[in-house]
Amino acid sequence: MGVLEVDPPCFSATKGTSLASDSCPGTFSDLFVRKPVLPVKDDKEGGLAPLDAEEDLHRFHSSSDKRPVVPSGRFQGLTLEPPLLDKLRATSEDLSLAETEVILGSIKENIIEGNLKTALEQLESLPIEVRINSDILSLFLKQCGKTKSVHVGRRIHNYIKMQGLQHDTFLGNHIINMYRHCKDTSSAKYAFDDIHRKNVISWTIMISAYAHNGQYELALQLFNDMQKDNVRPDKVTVSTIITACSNISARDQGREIHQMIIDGKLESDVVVESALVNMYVKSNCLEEAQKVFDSMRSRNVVSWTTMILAYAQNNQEKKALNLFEQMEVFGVIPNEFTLVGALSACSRLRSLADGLNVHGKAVYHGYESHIVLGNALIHMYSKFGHWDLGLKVFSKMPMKDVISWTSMLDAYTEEGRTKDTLQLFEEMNWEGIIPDKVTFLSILGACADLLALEQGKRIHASIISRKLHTDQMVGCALIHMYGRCGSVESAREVFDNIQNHNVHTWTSMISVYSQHGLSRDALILFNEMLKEDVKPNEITFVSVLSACSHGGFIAEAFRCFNSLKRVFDITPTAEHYACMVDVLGRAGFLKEAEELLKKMPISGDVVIWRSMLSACVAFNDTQRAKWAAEECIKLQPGYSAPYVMLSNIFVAEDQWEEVARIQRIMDINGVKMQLGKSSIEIKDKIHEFVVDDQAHPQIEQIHAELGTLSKKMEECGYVPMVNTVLHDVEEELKTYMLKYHSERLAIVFGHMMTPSKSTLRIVKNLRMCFDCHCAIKYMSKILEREIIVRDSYCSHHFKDGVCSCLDYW
DNA sequence: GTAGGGTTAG
Repeated sequence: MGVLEVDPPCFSATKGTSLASDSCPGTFSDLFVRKPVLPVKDDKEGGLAPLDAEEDLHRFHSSSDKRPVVPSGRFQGLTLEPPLLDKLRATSEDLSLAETEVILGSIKENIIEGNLKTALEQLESLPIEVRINSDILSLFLKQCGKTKSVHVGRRIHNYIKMQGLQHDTFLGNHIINMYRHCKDTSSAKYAFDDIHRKNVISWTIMISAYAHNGQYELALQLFNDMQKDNVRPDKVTVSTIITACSNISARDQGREIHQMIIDGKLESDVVVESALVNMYVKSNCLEEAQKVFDSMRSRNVVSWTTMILAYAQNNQEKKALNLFEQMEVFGVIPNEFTLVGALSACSRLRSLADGLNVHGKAVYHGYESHIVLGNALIHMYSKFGHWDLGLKVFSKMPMKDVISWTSMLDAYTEEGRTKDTLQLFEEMNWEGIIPDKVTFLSILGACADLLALEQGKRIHASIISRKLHTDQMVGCALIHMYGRCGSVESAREVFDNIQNHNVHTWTSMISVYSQHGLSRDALILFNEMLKEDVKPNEITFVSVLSACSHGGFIAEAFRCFNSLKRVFDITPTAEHYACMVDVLGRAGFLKEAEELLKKMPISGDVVIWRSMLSACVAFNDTQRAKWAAEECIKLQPGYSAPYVMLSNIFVAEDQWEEVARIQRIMDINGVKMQLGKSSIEIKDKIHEFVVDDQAHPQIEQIHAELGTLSKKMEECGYVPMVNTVLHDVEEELKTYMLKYHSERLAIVFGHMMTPSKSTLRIVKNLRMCFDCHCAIKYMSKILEREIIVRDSYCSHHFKDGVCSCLDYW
């Protein structure tokens, strides 16, 4: 029985060609048909089952048996079915040379066309004695790597072992490379160890396999072993190892390699030098990166791009854009990565003109449909507040990935179009795009803004199913969402389920307690955090001080405030000072608040004056209120709230001329009163109401219901506070105007549509008026419901006629 | 004969 050597066939078999005239159906002719001639069972049944257990893997790779290796019996899925291939399994003598050539031709054709499973069936059907040309095997392995078909690849590896060819350098290199592409470094290493005479390529592929799989330390180890083995790295090895250093910011090792290049011990070229530039960038050594870049004899588009991205991502956006221009002067054509880098610089620089220019270049160079570039464009336009331009890019993208969708979701959320965010998220699900961690952060933010608790809960379930609920960032987003939706208990449950807390998770939960007036809980948690030795940050203190102010813990507030710098080395910000003004103001110490305000090193910040104004309004200190309101207006002329508060004071004093004067100032400053809007989520749908809404399909019923309710309220003692209406009109009209405020419409609608006694959750875009605050207290009592209204200032929990804010409105 | 470098959201 001689071994049959076969060269690659010079012809290829066509579909259904029958070579032997006496061949019966179901023998040779079946092999030429490019579909599996044998039943290929799927993974579950064991046909191409993965070898996942390390033990199996070891057994598989350490076997030197020339017969088929059948680990755990899983390869038995491909049993040859008699009588179909009995002839093939017999001996090679039964096959004529011509017949074998035809089979090999067919195998090659199937490999090229991507019919890998069929090609594998054919290969394995050949008698073991048939020697296969290494060209076919290497091509086969290459295709497996390209298509990440590790199961087929493993069987070719097995086949090669059966042939005893696993020690061959050329085939061995191909095997490692196949495993490298399939991200199976353990198998790659077994194949690497099998090679008797490893060359520089064997070592380089193995190093690259580790580097591409995040096993950088192993890559570095192998690089050392290679040199000990007296194999001289070439420039490909060098660039690969430098990239490995970049990825772990291994500056010292990178620098050592750099020195070896300078000393002429290692090869270099433009690729190596670009990798060096990148290594210094990733190690935060921008100056050294620039030095290498400047010293380069020749630079290509990659070298330029690396440097542009370095500046774009390190707060030197102008330098990045200058370099971008310079590169074009040097005649280097930007590629899609360069343009992404330039766009990133424009986004951070907030320069729309530059952004439009880069966008134009992207179109000019034909990169418009590039997915990453599109994503960068959507992001950039959303940063400029041009969500519509982002949407245009998004709609035109021929291919979108999860990042494209997430960027568009963010663009909507950033613009306050949160209803669109939820709608788009639904579309995304319809398209079968799997959301990632960042998508969840974005969508939870939208649920939080919209008070969409039901949708938030569903997303929470989806997060749990993807095992992301213990992640700290996702955890914070969930805590925030539940907190904003008024579900403090759920927020706490999420917090308790996070195993490893950091300052952000602690702060999120403290902030939820604080926002809901649960000051004691906030302070207890803050103390627990300190006991756990977690250092609070600026935001933690804003929440803690705010809790102190809500709870009236003046001494505690001062103790915390004084510890800021002394104990925690945090310089108090305007937010902290505003909290302190609030602490004093809420307790009615207006004079002291004023003194503190005049004394503090930061006084020109509007947040501090807003706190002062709220306190003055709450305690009817009209003189101070006028003073604080005017300061607020001076500092932020475009913000409407202080004008309204000031007007309210004058309305109460019946000074209509003053009210008109303020209106004139508003006109001059171009301040528009925002239309009051409230929304409520009913069965996954967000219903939005504007003041005196006429558009809602059930508005008549709502009006009727509201009429009945208003009567009951008045019977219980509610008197509309007509002096909060900023219009000089008849009292009856004022009463009417108050009655149809959007939050009241939303509450009545919620009452009509939900089971009795369930909690109603309303979100309002502006600060609720004082009369509504009073009216909703009555509503909560009459309707026997807890009503949560989150306005632009805080969350109010109305229950049994009382509000959690204790009327510090 | 086989191998290598730059990438967006947060």
